[in-house]
Amino acid sequence: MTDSPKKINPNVSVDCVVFGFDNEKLNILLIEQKMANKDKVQFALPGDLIVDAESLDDAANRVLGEITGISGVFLRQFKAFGDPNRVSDIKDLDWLNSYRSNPQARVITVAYLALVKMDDFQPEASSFAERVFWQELESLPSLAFDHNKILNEALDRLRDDFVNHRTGFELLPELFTLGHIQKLYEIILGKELDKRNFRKKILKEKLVTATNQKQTGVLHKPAILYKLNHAAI
Amino acid sequence: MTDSPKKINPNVSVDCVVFGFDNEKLNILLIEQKMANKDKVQFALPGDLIVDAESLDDAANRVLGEITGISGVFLRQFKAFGDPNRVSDIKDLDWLNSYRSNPQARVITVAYLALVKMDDFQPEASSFAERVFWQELESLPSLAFDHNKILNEALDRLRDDFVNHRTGFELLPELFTLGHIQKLYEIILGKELDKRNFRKKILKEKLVTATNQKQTGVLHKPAILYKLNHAAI
DNA sequence: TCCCCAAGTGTAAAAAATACACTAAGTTTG
DNA sequence: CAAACTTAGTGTATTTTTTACACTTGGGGA
Repeated sequence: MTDSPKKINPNVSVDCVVFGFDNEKLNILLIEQKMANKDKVQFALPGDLIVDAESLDDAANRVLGEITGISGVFLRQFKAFGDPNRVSDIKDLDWLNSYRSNPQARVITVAYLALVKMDDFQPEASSFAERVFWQELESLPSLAFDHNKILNEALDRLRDDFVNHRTGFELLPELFTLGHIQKLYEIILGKELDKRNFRKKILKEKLVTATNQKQTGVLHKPAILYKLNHAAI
Repeated sequence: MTDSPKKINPNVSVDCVVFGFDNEKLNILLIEQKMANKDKVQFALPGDLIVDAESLDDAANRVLGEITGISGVFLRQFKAFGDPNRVSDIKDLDWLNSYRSNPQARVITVAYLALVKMDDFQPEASSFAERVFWQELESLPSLAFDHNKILNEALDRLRDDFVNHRTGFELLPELFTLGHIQKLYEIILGKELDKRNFRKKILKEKLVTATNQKQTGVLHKPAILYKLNHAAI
């Protein structure tokens, strides 16, 4: 047992799949950590065991904050993973060693999903993470445990939500152009969209309103800036 | 501790929301069980703690079988529930008593969803269930723990799947009429559908094929019987 | 033979999705 | 200051999908 102030639940963890958008590419928040008994390192999703007296949602937010310094993100639960041959998902080495006494044990993990603007969050490694960093989704390394699987399921879910226009605007700055939204959709969905058709659809949904301001500092025709219609959400 | 042959994981349970279709109404599989320290009874979803060395999916199938005698059902995970003020979801009284020593503890439950033909499954109470029965969804009693909440989320998910035609046909007999499918959809979605439009849509999806057989024994014009197009699924 | 009952069928209108190409308004460069 | 560059912004025609709607058909039962 550790000297953690709270009673740790040794059977349940949360893992956070945090997608970051930088107006160009889709990135994923990873941690680098030392492997048990070796000085090799591995990459993983940020995640850890939950403690009693916190909800799963709270646990996800706490763990993400503790490991990566990122807080205030809207994390949504999307699936629990619990295969018995799941490699134990415990990252704290003390825990891991004490836990070895029961090789049968495995950890059920509840996976959470978020999508954030990368600029808003500067990850800072702490806890058992040696390093926390944004990794381009296109050049993803092999991850520890079953984290590649978890990530793929998260991506499926994210795309499904985008198709149904259930998410996405929270990634935009306060004022944004229709081109920004379109780029966001194109990157998440991984395909190009027709500009005119896209605009028709977005405007019909009335989730955004034009302001009377224009873009400045761009080397082309400045676009009209829009804002979110919070009432409509 | 009990003398259970397997090592029980005291922190994680599965709960099964089994919807039953009887060609008329939507029912839900419930258990009646004695409450701790009282001789009052309560109603609940079938569910129990998982044991090590089984996957979550396996646990759901095992637990459902042990408590209700129902097996061979396609159970799909839909969400984990884990509020700390969730009333502990342990139904075995021995366990519950030993567990009382740690009032902080709560059980995370992973909820599963299934939809079956009621006729195919005759529930038989065993384990800690006093009684297992099908209850019409329209006249649902108050359930133990947070099971009403779990059930409502399951129903939302079920409807969502039906709207996207991702499920449903498994409830039909080997040969069925288009009217049967329509009734199924109407009951799940809770609203009437236009017969001609419904047929157009179902037939266009090519998930069913007409046979050259007709209904018999009905007191009206016999309908053409269709069969599932397994290749297309 | 008549009645009852669900089966079965088509069409028109509206709405949504798709394909497609030019002009506009700024900035930079020469 | 003119030309070049870059993304913004716009409309229409076509196809596909969705919706609304009412009568005839073929069995069984009385």
